[in-house]
Amino acid sequence: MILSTKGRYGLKAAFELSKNYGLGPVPLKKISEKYGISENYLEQLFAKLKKSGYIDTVRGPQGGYLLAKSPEEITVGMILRTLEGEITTSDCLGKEVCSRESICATRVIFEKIEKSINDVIDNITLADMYEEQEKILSEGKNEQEAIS
Amino acid sequence: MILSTKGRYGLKAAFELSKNYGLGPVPLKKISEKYGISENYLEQLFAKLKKSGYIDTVRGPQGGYLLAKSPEEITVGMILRTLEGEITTSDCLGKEVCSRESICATRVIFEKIEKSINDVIDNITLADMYEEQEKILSEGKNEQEAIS
DNA sequence: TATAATCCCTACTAATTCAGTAGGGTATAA
DNA sequence: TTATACCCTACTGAATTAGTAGGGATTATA
Repeated sequence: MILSTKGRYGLKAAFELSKNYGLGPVPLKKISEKYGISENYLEQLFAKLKKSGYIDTVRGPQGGYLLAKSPEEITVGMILRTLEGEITTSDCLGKEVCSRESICATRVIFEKIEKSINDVIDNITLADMYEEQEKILSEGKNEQEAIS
Repeated sequence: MILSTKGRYGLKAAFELSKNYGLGPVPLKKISEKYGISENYLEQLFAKLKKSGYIDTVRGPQGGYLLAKSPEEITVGMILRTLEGEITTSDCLGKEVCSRESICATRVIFEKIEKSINDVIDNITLADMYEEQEKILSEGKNEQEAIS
């Protein structure tokens, strides 16, 4: 498992906000109940997303969380990096001692893995996810919700 | 950091064996000294690789570890999966409660990430790494080892 | 203006994983 | 016979994970 619940829950929750984009704030309680995620835990994740400038908050009754930018401007990568930290496979270039000749070939592998992940997460926005979902839902209808 | 030292050390070490393929066993001590990795720790990693059938051992003096298959037959994915476990981003399909409609879009993302990683690691063999390294080395020579 | 809904913030915690260490045992080449 | 090497199990300090606990501040609305 290369993603912890931080990234997994956080992305789900951010997507939930994007579905409500332009319609006012969504209270945490609603999201945490919908997914069965600890409200307090999710709160900590949202605090990070707020600090990074991806979401805003409204306090008081009728308050909640909302996206600070449009879904087109927020990528999956932004969310995941905020919550999971930089996606790296190795600290080869840093502290690890590098007996040059033989490390290089493995470093190339690690870089390829990193690049392939980043290519995915940096090129999908929350808006893309919404579109994807619309597609899934319409397909699902045609199949009469065949999947449990 | 999505790979622990298990996968990182293990791949380096396996590559070391592949460089010696056909030339007899390599003692652990040599590898652990070369990379500054704990000999005993590396031993535990090699035990797993042996169990999975990727390496063989020869006991006694002049003994050591050697690849059980040719470098062409061993992929980076085989090594990493043995040491790190299956590369997954989510247990969506398993225990996690799935409030259908909205999880699906995030699941698609997770599947894309997984696929992109697997595409990389399943399509690079130890032999490919060797080739890569030859290329790096010859380039390095042309640049008079410009990189420290 | 009282109240309830909501976000805000810090501290604590049980369980697990990480990255080893320790220290014996067994096989075998020389 | 002895030194070299693999074999195996158990232990451990530190970090991370996935929360829990609980009080505080803001504000819509009745």
